[in-house]
Amino acid sequence: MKYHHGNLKEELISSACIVCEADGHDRMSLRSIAKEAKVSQTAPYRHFKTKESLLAEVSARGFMELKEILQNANAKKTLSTRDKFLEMGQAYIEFGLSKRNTYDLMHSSVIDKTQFPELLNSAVGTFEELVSVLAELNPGISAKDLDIKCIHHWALVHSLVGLLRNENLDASEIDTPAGNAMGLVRSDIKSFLISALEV
Amino acid sequence: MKYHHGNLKEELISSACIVCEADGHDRMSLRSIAKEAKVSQTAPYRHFKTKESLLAEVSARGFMELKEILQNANAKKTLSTRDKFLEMGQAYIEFGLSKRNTYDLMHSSVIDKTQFPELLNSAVGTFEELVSVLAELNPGISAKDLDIKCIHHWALVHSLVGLLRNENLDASEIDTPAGNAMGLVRSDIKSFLISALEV
DNA sequence: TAATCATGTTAACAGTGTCAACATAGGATG
DNA sequence: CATCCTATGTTGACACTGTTAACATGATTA
Repeated sequence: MKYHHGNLKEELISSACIVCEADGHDRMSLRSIAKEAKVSQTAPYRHFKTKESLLAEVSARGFMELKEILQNANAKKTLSTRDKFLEMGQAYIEFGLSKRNTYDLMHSSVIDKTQFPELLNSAVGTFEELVSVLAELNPGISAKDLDIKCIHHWALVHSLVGLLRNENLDASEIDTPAGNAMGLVRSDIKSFLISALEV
Repeated sequence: MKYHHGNLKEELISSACIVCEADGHDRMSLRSIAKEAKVSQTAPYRHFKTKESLLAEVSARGFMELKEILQNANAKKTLSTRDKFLEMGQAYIEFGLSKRNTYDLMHSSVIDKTQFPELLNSAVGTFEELVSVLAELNPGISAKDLDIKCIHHWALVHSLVGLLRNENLDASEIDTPAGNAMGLVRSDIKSFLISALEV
């Protein structure tokens, strides 16, 4: 059931994912995506109203992948709830570090999430993976406190990703509190997470 | 002691600050900055090697301004240390909300902080304003725990800025945990901060 | 078969960052 | 004062960008 190309839309999205992670969302061009998909420069416009909407798709894929990763961590039945939670934290951070450019796009201001409901749903869905494990971890917690906890923990791992990626701080010669913090975080993410959750 | 223009470099920076906050860092052009400074399109290249380096300057200014704001909050002598700390948290969040585009630039990946030591210093300096109040708030705390606390609290306010700005969530019709959290955060930032610090 | 419409290409537009070539003004040097 | 040098500014151009309009094509449908 092939048309001219078949399923160019899908191919464009996955090409865009590749180019994004390779070049960074601010340095990637629609043309390079089209070239990656071996198609003319304006072909994407038959499937996406604008470059931003294609990027929104890439971002949504990122959230879906991240959600899956978190689900996998949460599904390790041999682990205690608390250990599953820690596992999720590590998995989140690892995603942020390894899929660096995609992660940037997902949290970038170039995409107005308001205009892309599908993207919004993906993002919220990912967040709620965290909600569920925290609810399990804190039985009987009030809705309000659960909300606070969610924001709190997400904030922590999200910011850790940002800090850990700053190459400016991974040179241990910088002897500042920030630099010290970096060292101990980098040395063992898991133990840091545990410490952070207990302070 | 005027040259052709006098101090074009300074004027370009402040023009860039204006344009950045007006248009957003991803939508602003070197040409528009030059026009704002009433100078030719390539004049900036006599003072900045690249557009990125001018943006780095804008970002550094942002960190300096934020640091000053935090210092002011920390300098309110009538307040207890804890209240000063809360004041700083609020001030930080207000900065992130009011200087939205500048804040975005400051945390954007388009500028490689590695390459701009001055920017790096500004950012670290801002962070250490938080360090100092937390040290005062927790006398006798170990260096490690202080580091953790710093990351923790900065992570919280930083993420709160991000969440609060997402217009996708300030429509209270979204009945999700994230949406609920948003509502209670928005209703009173200060009380939320207090709650968050105690959970 | 004929017509339609989704899908693709080509050509062009204005706008971008950046560089090279040129212009000028102010200070240094004779 | 005349001359040169250098810092600063302008003009023109280049390759590249997102986007649109005009055209081409091929699968589906009547």
